[in-house]
Amino acid sequence: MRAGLAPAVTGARVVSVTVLDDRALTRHRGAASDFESALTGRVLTGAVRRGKFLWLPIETDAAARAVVGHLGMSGQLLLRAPGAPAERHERVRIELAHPRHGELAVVFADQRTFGSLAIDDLVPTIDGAAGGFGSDVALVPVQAAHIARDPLDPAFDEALFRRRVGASASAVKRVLLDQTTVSGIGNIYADESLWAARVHPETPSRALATRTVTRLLDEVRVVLERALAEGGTSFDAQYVNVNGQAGYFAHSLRAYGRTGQPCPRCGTPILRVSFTNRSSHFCPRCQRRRGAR
DNA sequence: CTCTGTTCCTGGCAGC
DNA sequence: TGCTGCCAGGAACAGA
Repeated sequence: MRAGLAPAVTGARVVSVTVLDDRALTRHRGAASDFESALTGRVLTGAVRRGKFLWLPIETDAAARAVVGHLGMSGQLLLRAPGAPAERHERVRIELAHPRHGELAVVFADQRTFGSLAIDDLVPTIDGAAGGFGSDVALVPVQAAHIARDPLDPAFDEALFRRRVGASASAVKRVLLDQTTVSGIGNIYADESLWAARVHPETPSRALATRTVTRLLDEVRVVLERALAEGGTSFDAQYVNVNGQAGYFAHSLRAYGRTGQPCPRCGTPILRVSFTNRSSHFCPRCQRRRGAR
């Protein structure tokens, strides 16, 4: 989605902003009118991502700011022609004028309203490296500053990741889902990475051998790279790119959502168990539970 | 301090 | 056919 937005928004001026549902601004400090006025007339300078946060920096002569978005479960950022009919679950529309591409609309649509947009200040990154993918600027929105980099980021702090994994008594899957330790991993990619690394999701994190942590991190990277290459994981119309097209990674899932179906490695039926109000899917034979618990 | 459970929301679906 | 209830998920937050 970031890659799709970048060429369309970079250098574009905001012509108008329409907030149709205030719940789309739950991350925004201030009223919808403030969101609209902070953006209208400004030029956007790119599209940047860290983990599951996405932001569009705003060209200003004052303090650095950006439109920050988190898609939650069902959020979408779609590129549409100006004046295009309202999308189902449309919450915010930003009309843009691009010097080369002409006029277009960025539409934020979100069925379950876990996602939201905000205007946020940009602050320097702690490590001095670029804030995220899509920019060389060492700035990050306040809202995303506490989030770790994702493991594909060249500045990902692998030593910190290893320390956190080695220190925690929690289930390793919970550590993978903790965005302050490593970002970009949700329930689906956690299950897929654990299956690929042959690690039981409830293994106490600190009980993992060093070589197992290495293998797990390697597999996380393989899963994320492949998911990005295939445009994400689409189960339904909610998971789409900026043109509303579905990603293909759902066809590559080995464990997630495959309850009762044979493990692609050994044929044992995949198990589904309840885990922190979610579900874990894993192979009971390939992913043996290790360590005291 | 670390860790865990709850909460927000909507639409698709199973079951009656 | 139409109703009810369950489920999916990310992250902030409260509380242990």
